[in-house]
Amino acid sequence: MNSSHFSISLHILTLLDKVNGQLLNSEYIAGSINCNPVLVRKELANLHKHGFVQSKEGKGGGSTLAKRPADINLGEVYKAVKQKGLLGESKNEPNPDCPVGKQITQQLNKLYSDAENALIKDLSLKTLKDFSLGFD
Amino acid sequence: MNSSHFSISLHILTLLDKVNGQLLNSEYIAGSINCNPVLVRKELANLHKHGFVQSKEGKGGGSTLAKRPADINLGEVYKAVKQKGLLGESKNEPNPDCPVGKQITQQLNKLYSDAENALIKDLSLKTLKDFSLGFD
DNA sequence: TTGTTCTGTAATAATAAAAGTTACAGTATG
DNA sequence: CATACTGTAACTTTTATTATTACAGAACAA
Repeated sequence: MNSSHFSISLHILTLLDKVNGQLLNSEYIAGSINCNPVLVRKELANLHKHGFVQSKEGKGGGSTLAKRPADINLGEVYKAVKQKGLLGESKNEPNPDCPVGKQITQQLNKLYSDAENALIKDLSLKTLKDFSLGFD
Repeated sequence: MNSSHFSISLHILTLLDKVNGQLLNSEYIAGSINCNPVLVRKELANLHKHGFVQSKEGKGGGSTLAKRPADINLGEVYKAVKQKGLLGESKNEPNPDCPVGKQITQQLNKLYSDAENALIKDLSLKTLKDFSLGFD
């Protein structure tokens, strides 16, 4: 993941929470986010794959939450949405002839994975319901 | 910050630790990282600004640590290196006419800042010395 | 059963961000 | 004064992200 995926997913989930089971279509959602509907549909496809939303195709179709907001944990959402590591994960290949270069990638990955777990643990303390209640 | 800044900075700091006070020039460092020397110099400029390294200009010049490795905390390095928020911080402007769009940026920033603090707290448990000792 | 309005997905184009490159003034050294 | 660095800026190339277009297939409603 990077920047926007998590933001967009949370925006979508919040909207779906707020309308209480009503189906929202991708164009409406995109209007709230101010982005392209296809981007929303891709994000919805991922949320669907991970069981957070349900979609209905065809006329009058749209998406709705597949779980109760109190059962949607933000740490889980993060993990579902994440595509690459938060830190690092570059295609850079350090010099294998240098003792530091040879091991740095592995060492950094370990460090990053610990740090990211701390972040996920923090996110896991909150549910969509909590997040959504923060809005007026 | 994003992806590489932290990785490059840590790579630099680790190299400087390993050579024990010896001056390393940007070309040598770039050779270990396998990137452009100018990129290294930019990263060094930032590390210098935050007091982690010292540089010497001119012939025979280069950089060295400005503190003992045990006094360089990875959480501090992270904060020094970070340029943008870890999550979010996009230029996207949600629809202000939508109740969710109107407040989402603020709500997300709050969430992200909490999560990032958890990550920093985790990184702060480690020093450059600890990190460096992880190498053979 | 046909027109309409959606989803889902792929292919492509436009835009933005990151990294690399070149260039050069200024500084230390011998 | 020649050499080898740093520090920085300007510019180019590459890569990643976002937007756009397009269309098959699903659901619905007349």
